[in-house]
Amino acid sequence: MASVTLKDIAAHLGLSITTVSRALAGYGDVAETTRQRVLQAAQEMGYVPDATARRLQKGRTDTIGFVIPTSGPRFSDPYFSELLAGIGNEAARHGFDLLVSTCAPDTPAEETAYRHKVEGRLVDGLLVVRTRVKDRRIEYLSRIGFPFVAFGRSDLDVEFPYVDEDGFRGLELVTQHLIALGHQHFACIAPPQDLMFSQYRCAGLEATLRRNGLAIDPRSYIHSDLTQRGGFGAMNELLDLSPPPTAVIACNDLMALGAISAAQKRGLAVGHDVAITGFDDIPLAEHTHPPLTTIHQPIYDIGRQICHMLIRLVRGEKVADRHVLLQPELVIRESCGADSDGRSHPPG
Amino acid sequence: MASVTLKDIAAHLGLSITTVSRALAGYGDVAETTRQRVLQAAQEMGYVPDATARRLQKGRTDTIGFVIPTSGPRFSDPYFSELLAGIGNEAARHGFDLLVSTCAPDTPAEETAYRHKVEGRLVDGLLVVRTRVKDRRIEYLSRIGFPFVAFGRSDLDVEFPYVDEDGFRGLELVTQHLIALGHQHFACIAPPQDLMFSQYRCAGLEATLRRNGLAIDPRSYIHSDLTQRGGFGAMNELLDLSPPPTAVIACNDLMALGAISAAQKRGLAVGHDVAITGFDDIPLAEHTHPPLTTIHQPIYDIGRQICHMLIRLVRGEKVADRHVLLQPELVIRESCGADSDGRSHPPG
DNA sequence: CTTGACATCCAAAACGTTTTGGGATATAAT
DNA sequence: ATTATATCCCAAAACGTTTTGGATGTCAAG
Repeated sequence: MASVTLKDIAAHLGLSITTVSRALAGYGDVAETTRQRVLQAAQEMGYVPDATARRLQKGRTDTIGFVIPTSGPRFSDPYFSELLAGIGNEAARHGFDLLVSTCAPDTPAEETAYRHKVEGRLVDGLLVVRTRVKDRRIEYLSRIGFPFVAFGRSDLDVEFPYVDEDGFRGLELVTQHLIALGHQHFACIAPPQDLMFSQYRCAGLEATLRRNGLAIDPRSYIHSDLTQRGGFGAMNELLDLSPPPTAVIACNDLMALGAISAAQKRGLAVGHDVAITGFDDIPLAEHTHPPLTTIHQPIYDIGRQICHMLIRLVRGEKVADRHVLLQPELVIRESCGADSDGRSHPPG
Repeated sequence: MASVTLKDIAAHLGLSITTVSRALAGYGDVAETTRQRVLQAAQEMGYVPDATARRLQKGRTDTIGFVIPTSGPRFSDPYFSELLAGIGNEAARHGFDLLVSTCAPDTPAEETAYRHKVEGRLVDGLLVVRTRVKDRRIEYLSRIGFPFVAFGRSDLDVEFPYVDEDGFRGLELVTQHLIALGHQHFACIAPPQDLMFSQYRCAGLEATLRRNGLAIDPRSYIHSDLTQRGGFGAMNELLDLSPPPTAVIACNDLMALGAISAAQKRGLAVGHDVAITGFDDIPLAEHTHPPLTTIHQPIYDIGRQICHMLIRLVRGEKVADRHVLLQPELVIRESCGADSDGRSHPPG
């Protein structure tokens, strides 16, 4: 239980702590023979440096922080597990540790989580995901000059490194596709308005409709909460409208799945009676019935990328591309009414 | 950027570091007036103790570690995000930090992740989830006497604290239910055999069939990988059999969803032509079409519970219940062929 | 025999905290 | 006037590492 320290090795070898330390660190000012002796002793005695002591001395933690915005106790989003996998693997690859918190977004608890990590000097940098309008996390971190990288852009007038997907373009693609399939009555199941990506996606939808001389009925524009349950509820509202929309654009896959479920519960054939699309392309999207037409978002890679950017940032390395905007890719499956081979089933 | 230390406060107030430290810690041997002065100065100067220094001195990290087994790069499991939320919230509630890694199970990388946390003295205790047959993590941790709590039991001859759901009983429930609905031809989409819960669930299934004079065709017993894709593939194999099974018991929800998808792709009406059940009751299960009959597992609470147990353990507090076995609850929806109100649609 | 130059080593400070073991002063009891 | 007793404070050690700034010894060149 009691761990082996440099002192133990030094005593055992009749050397000073300094020499042992420098031998292990590979400095040139220690004789090759002693270096070998030290290495062997360290090996045999099972020496592993104490991370805490090293941190205190070096003034850095080799740790990055990640606060996951979890809405509600029954929080469950395949999106975040994939993002976390990307972040975690990339961090490990660079010898960094990952300190994680889970908090409801925009709450005192969340602010506490950030301040705790920053002020307690627990991490060298932070990852901020799912950026919000007037995001207080970004305001805070950039005000105090703490290193961070965001997944998502901001409306604040501050410069910071980020990765984001071009949500505007994404909704252009999906909307244009549905228009090409002959739809005229659109509905949108939108994310909470305080999320930045909500802005972009909604703008992309509206711009595309406008460009085609179409408009969306305000009653067909429902802001929901990104969950399947939310999508389910929103879809029910939409189907109560008369006439109901023929094309429902959900701004993430989970809500799209909920919407599909609601439509089917009413006996509608999704892809036939009504078109439904998502956004994210979570692994589930491929295996729903019908498979979901959506915008692919390389979540795992985004996780890796923001993590790598942050690590370069805290290491003081040059970050070539501080603003990465990923180009979206439309994945046409069947929920929109076109088979994968492109044949269309326009609305009744 | 340069943080305020005890030394700064001491200098500013003309006191010793000791007194400042003890004033803040609330010791009785510092005068009330000076205590107030110290408190105020600390407040004004924005003092926050350095966690690293404190850790070094105190010899504990107030951090627990959690290595998430992520299979494959495109890892995505709603189950783990919910578990993580439970763990994270509970840890925060007790003032503990959470150090997370992501690793493919049973790999050198995973072993490294565990050793790194233990030997680098980065955490006070570890959470082990998804226990395996002859689990090397459990063997390692109990051999060196490192505090940990597991989600899942073990076949090793060691005693350790755990929480687990009674998977045997769970599969008894679901199997009995399907038998009651009149099914005779069963299939099982089982988890990888090296997972402990696989053992229990499969045993529950087999015991129940045997008790009812039924048996499962070995060809209808497919071990898959817990993913939707895996369930999809397995279901296709099953449907190629002649005669195909009328009841397919998937050992987790994700595989059940894949199975449903495969059945529907062949034009089968799930709940009518074939019954499919899951295990876990992830939030998605409620909103599939048809809604999934499954065994409820309170993942979020399990996360909280193992986290709380571990914290009591590392604090040296008495852990009342070192072995918690949760009783499963059958959630009857429609994928098994009975409506939620219990009326049955036996197989054609 | 000196003088550098080089190779090898180490004592001590530093990182910021907590804890130990008193020291100093004032008040109360003898 | 001494001794006990609180009360308040602090210097120094400790946690385990890295780094600074020499110290020591050897050897070749002058």
